[in-house]
Amino acid sequence: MGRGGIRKGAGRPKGQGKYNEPTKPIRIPESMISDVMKYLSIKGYKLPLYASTVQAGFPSPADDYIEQQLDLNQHLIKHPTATFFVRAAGNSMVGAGIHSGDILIVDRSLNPKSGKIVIAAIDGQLTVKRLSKTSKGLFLKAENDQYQAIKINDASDVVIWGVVTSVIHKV
Amino acid sequence: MGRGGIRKGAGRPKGQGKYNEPTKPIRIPESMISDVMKYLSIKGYKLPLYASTVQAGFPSPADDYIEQQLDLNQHLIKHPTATFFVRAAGNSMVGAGIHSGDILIVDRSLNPKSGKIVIAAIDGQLTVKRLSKTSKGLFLKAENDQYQAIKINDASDVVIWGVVTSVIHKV
DNA sequence: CATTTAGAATAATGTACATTATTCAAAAAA
DNA sequence: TTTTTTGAATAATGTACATTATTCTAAATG
Repeated sequence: MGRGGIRKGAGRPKGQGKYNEPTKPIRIPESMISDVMKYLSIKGYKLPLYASTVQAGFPSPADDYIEQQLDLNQHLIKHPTATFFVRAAGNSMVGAGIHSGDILIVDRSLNPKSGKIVIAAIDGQLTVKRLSKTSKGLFLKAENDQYQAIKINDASDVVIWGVVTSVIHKV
Repeated sequence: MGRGGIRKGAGRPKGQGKYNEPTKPIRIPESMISDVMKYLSIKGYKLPLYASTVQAGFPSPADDYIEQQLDLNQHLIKHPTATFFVRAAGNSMVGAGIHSGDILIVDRSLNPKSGKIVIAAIDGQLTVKRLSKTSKGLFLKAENDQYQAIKINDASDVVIWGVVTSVIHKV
């Protein structure tokens, strides 16, 4: 027989699902399913950024000192469709913190203003230089005295590819 | 009346969906839906990495010169659950390409071997130094002559937080 | 009275199905 | 014959629903 009757408070308790919040089914292309699962499992690659100057003693990184949660892609790439990477070669820009082998993040949608570090194709050769506009004209300057500044004029075959926003240096 | 009858080849043609491949509904926590959508729209943040030394003239980045497709998170972070970021302060490690204000990527799961750059808490103060094991003992050395090496012994209150794998420098 | 048990209640989750979008071609109209 | 129309065919997509998981308590049991 039924042992029924109303019983308040029964039922599976809320908030014990995998994500501890409501979910919705979203269609994902099959080739991306595993990537998306991974992305979800680490909560969108949002990792803690700690403040550098910390006072107390530390057994382990404590949540109290988290400055913010950071996703490298979102933090470093503002215009995904206009961004690409280039590997730097040579030491002409060490003064700007760019070493040989570093990966440069380049945004093609940014305006190459004077003072910005840009990727330029000079006669078909890619280089990274600082753009400098003076009364004498527009120049591409290395951050290293051993290199000569290159003057840009209509005759010179120079194409600015984009503006360098960050440098990734492996140690 | 019906104008019916069998007609082969009719129907919406395959491969004109948003992703041009079959999809499956996957449950996504509501707070992550927009993130996942964005992630999908740019195909998982995989952006082109170009070779630095290019020969031909370039009207625009050409596919022929793509070295590989890169996702910064996947490229820089091998152990997401063990990785965190710290902002560097001071100039004791400029020799290693670490400038004040840079974001350091730190992997706690890597073994802090001699020669590696590590994040250490010395008496509760976070610092970045190179670990050096010599016949005289274990040291934390700055990459800058103005700073004194710190000897690690049992008495000293030093905790190694993790190994620095990469440096992100904004220009 | 103490213990066990069979639904009742509700959250979490995966997938079947209904809906929408699009193209094709037979039949109707011109 | 040429053009137009309308239902057939099929892909794409969103969501309702069925299923599963979990906890609670009234009733049954001893």
